[in-house]
Amino acid sequence: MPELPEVEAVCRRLRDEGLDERIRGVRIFRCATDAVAALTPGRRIERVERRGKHILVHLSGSVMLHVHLRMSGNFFRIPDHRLFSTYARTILELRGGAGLVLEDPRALARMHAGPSAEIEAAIAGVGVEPLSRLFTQAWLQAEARRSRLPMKLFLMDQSRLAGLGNIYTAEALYRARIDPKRQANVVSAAKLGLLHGTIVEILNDAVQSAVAAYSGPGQFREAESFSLAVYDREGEPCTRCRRIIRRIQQGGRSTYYCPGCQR
DNA sequence: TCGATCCTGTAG
DNA sequence: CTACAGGATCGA
Repeated sequence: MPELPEVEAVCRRLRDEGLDERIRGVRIFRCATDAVAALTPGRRIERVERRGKHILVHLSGSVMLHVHLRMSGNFFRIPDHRLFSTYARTILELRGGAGLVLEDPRALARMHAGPSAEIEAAIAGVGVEPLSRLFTQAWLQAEARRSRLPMKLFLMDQSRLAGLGNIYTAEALYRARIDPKRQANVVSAAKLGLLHGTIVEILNDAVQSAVAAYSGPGQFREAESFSLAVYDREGEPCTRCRRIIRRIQQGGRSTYYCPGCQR
């Protein structure tokens, strides 16, 4: 599921469906620390915040629930906490028999709880929000100037810019016509300026799409989902230049790009 | 900075 | 069967 847009969708839904709810009980099967069971029961959900791909649920009494969905996690409300699916890993019981469930087939997701200060400290290293005012062309250019990482890895480093993952990084570099293998410090300021715009544009579009898709079977329209131009298109012709999309490995992950127009 | 690791599911 | 999966961390 989740890069920034999908995590944002989860947070918005949580705000709609979980705010002011009190956590009555906790059932941990996997993925959560004992602290969740020890600290969260009896507390009320006061605020839901996203930092990059991290979900912070502010609870009463200065305690926070910290959730990371990793590769395949999801976190949402269910009407009956006794009717959980196979992949339910941890359940927070709410009033009226409802529940919040952390679902994850791969069980890579993580949930932890602690005093707010402790949780804050734990995620202090998370970088700049790409949809905030801190993320400017000048900032991106300055950061790039002092990094020799290939652009793909440069953008995916969560301690610098927080929230881009494998898919949207590929899409942003494609739109900005930047070779993912190119070292950050040798990419032109002009290209970086363009990249800045494409990142913001792609994330905004993807948030819209994720929110629409995630609000379930829409009563009105089927949300048109974000369409991917390069990701998972190895062997297909580029729609811009007809060259064949390639897949390479970077940092142990697949990178998709067009060797024709990304340089 | 690479590779292995955490896990399970699915596609080929 | 193998390869790979929208993530992150750890040790070599």
